[in-house]
Amino acid sequence: MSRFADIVFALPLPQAYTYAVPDEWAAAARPGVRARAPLGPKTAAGIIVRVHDQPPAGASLKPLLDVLDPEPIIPPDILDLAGRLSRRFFSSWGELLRPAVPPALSGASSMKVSLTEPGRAALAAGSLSREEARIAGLLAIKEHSPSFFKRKSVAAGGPAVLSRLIRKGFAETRTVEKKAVRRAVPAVLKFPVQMDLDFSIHEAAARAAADVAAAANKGRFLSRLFFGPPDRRASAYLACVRDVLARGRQVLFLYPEIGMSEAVSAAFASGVGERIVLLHSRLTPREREAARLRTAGAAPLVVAGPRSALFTPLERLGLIIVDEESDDSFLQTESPVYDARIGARMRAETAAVPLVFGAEAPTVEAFERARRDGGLVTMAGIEPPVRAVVVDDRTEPGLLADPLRQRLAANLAARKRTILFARRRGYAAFLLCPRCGHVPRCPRCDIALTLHQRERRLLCRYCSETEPAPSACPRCGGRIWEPRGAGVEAVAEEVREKLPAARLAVFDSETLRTREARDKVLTRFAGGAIDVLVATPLLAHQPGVPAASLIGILNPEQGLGQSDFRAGQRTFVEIRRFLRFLDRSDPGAEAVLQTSLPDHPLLAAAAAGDYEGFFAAEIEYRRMLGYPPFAAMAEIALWGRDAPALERKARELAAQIRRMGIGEVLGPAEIRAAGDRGMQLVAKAAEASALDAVLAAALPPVKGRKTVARYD
DNA sequence: CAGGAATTAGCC
DNA sequence: GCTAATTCCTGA
Repeated sequence: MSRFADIVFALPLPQAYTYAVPDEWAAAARPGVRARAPLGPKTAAGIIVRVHDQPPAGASLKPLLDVLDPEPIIPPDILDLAGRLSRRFFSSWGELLRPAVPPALSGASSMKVSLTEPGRAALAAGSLSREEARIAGLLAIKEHSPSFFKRKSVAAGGPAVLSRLIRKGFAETRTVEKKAVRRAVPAVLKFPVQMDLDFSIHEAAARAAADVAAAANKGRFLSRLFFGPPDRRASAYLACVRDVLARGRQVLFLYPEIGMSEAVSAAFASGVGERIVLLHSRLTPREREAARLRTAGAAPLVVAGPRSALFTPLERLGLIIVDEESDDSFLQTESPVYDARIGARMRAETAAVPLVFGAEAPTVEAFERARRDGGLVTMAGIEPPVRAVVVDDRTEPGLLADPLRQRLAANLAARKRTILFARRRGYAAFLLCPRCGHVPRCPRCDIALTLHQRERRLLCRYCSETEPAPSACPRCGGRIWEPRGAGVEAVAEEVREKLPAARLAVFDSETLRTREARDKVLTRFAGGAIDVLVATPLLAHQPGVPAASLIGILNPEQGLGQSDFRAGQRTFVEIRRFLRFLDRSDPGAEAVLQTSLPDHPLLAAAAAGDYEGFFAAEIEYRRMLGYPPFAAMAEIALWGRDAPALERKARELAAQIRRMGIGEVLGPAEIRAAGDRGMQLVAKAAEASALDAVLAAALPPVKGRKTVARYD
C-alpha cells in the first residue's frame, strides 16, 4: 500500500510536495485525482502525480486531508507530459496541468481600477507626488487590474501608492463580471472564405502522407516537416488525417491563435466535417465543457486548438500536426513557460505516433533538423510566392517614401484596400532634440521613452513609467522636438496630411482594446467603409482580415537590431506573414517593403519569398556563433538590487556550471529590464539532455528571483 | 530606534 | 498565490 503522495498545485511552485496518505484515503489516492492538503498556513487543492513508499528525506511531512475525485481526472500520459515540460522549462507542473483540468465554475469576475475626475484634475495640475503621478499617469492611458500594479515591471510600491490614490478619491475600483461571449461560435465552424481548393497533391506530398499514415498505423514515431504554402499543406494534412480517422484514431492539430490559417481550416471543414472539435479562446465555458465531453471518448476525431490544446487527453491518439510551426505563439512566455512545439515532440515520441510540422517559412531549427533527418517534404505552391518591391527611404523626408505614397494614392483612386504595417504603437519610438541630440530616457530602465501624442505623454515600454511630454528640452532648452521611429499614429497623421480623402483607421492594441472594436473595424474595412488600415503586427494575429491590393511594410529592419539570435528569423517570418494579406486575385496588387537597409540580404530574401536563401545565410550565422540548432542553450538571469551580491552569486553559478563540464558558459553580463538589475549567463552544450541535467543540479540551490530561457 | 511599509522566502 | 518573516525606510 502506498503511504506517500506527491502533489502539484496550480501555483508558480517549482516542485511537487510529498504528503502522507492516511489509511482512509489509501485506496482513493491515485495519480490524476485532486486532493486537498495543507500548504503553508492554508490548505489548497492540487493534483496527485505519484504515489509511492519512499519517505521524503529531511522535509517535514503532513498528511493530505481529502481526496476529491473518485476517478482520475487527468490520465497518466498527460501528467507525465506536463511533468517533463516543467522540468525542461523550469516552470510549474501544476500550472501546466491547468488546461487539462475540466473547466471549473469559479472566478467569474475581475477587478478594474480607473482614474476618477478629481484624479485626472490632480494629475493635470501636477499636485500629486512623483510616485502617485506615475501610477495615475498609467491609469490616465487606460484602466488596469489591481494585480497589474503588483507586477515588478510596473512599479516598486505600486500597490501601496494605488491604495493611497483610492483613499484620496483619485482612483476607483469596479468589478467587471466576466461575461460569456454572447456571439457563440459553433463547435463546427463555418468558414466564410470561398476558395477553390486543389485537393490533388503532388507526388512528394502524397508519398509523405502515405509514410505518415503508415507510421500512425504501426504505432511508430516519425517526424516530418511539410514545407510549402497553406493550400498545399492543407491537402497533405487532409490526406494524412483521413487515413488516421479511417483507422479509428484521433488527430491533435495545433495552430497558432490567429483565427486559424484559413486555407487549412476550410480544407478541414470540407474534408473532415463533423469530426472536428475546435478548441479556441472564444468558446464559452459551456462550449468548452461540450468540447471536453466530445474529446473524452474514443471516437475518431480531429482536435484542433492553440498551444494549450497540447494537453487534451486523448485515448486513441494517432497523429500530431503543428501548423505554422514558426509562429511565436507556440512559446508561452508567461508562467507557466513552455514551448508547445517541444511538448508536441515529447507527446508524439512517448505515444509512438507521427509528428508533422508545417510552415511556409519554418524556424531555422526545424528546417535544419528536417533536412538532417530526411524529414523535409517540400511542396511547391501553385503560384510563385508574393514578391515585394524594396524601396529605399533614406533620402525621403517623410515617413512614407515617395514610391509607396504614389502607389497608395493610385490604390485609393481605384477604391481598393491598403494595409500599412508599422512596428510600433503610439506616435514615435522616441523624441530627439535636434539642437543637442538629447533623447528623453526612462530614469529606471535607461531606454528611450515612447511618445503617445494623444495623451501628450511619454511611456517606457519596459516598466510603464510615464511622464508628460516635455515642451522644452531639459538639457538645452530647445523648443522643437523631432519624433523618430514612426509609430502607427505618426504614419496615420502623415497619410491624413498627404491624402486627405483617405478613410483611415489605426489598428493597434491601444486604439482598439476590445475584440468587438477590432471586429468592427475589420468589418468596415472589408465592406469598403475604410480604405487604409495603419496597423501594428497585432493585425497579423487577427482572424478575418480581408486581403488588400496594396501592402506597405514600413522599416522592418528595426527588428533586426535586437540582440537576440532569433531576431533575423522573427523578422523574416513576420514580413512573410504580412505579405499574406496581399489580394492575389487582383492582378494589379502590389507589396512594398520600405527600408533604410535596401541591400540587406535578409530583407531581399524576405521580399522575394526566398526561404532557402534566407536559411542558407541564417544557418551559417548560427553555426559560426554556436547557436541553436548547433547547441542547446540556456539564458539564465538572476535578478535583484544588491549589485555586488548579485554579481558574486552569478559568478559562483557560472563557475559551478563550468565545473560540471558542459560546452561553454558566457558571462555573467549585466542586463537591465523593467528597472531591475540583473546578471545574465548563457550556457551552451552540444546535448540538450546534458544541459538540462546540469541546470537541474545547479539552479535550485540559487536563491532569489531567477528566470531561465531554454532553446535548442 | 520605533513603527509601518515594502520585499522576499517558504510552502511537503 | 498567500502568508509570515525579514529588511528597509521615514521621521524624529
